[in-house]
Amino acid sequence: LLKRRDSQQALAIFERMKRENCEPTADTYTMMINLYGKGNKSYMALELFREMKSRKCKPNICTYTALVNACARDGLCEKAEEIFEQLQEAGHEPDVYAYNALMEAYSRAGLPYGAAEIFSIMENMGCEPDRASYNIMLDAYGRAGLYEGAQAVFDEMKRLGIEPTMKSHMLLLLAYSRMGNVLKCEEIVSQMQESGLTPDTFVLNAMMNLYGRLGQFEKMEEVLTAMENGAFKPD
RNA sequence: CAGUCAUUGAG
Repeated sequence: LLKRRDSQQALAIFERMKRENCEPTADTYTMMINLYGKGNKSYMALELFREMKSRKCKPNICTYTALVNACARDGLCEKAEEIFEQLQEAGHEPDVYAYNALMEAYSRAGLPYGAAEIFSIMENMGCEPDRASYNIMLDAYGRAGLYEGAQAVFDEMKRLGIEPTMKSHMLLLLAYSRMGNVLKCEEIVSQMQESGLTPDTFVLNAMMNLYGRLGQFEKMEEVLTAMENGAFKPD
């Protein structure tokens, strides 16, 4: 019933549930918080959380994670930490999702070292970082302009036998593009192809923006036509 | 697959 991916619908149903004195369940709240979080309405998410507690509805670990994430998107790093603590006080062992969400908060706040710290805490807790963890670290370094750090994370992934995902490549690409290092960017794109990944519109858009910023309009046209051709014919 | 990761977007 609530599996709608549609925020408008979800909201309407949610309101109706309350009107009809039907207590929303923890799962319902989690979904709603998640919804607000993704829609950059961290504020509403936090408010919902308060409402939830005042109704004596017990938040579970997913609820907290969703909330941390909501804060992360808004760069409310301190709020995120606060919630993370609440999570622990509630007797939950933070899992990889929770850590990742928290790292995301630091990353967005422009604190790559904070993120790195969490990364190592996570390892010390015997919690295996997953692909998302690495991607977030990549992003954290990339945003801060620490391309060396980003590159290190990327290499580390490969060393561990984790195939970098499309996102990983994108993030690394962006790290270099912020430095205006076009050559490196082009290199990465070809590396991607060698790994058997097809540059998608995400990548092409990123390249377009890069060239645009640098005023390399000829390159832009090349990319454009590549896009139009549906590109990458095997031969 | 209840919760975590990617590009751009003039207030």
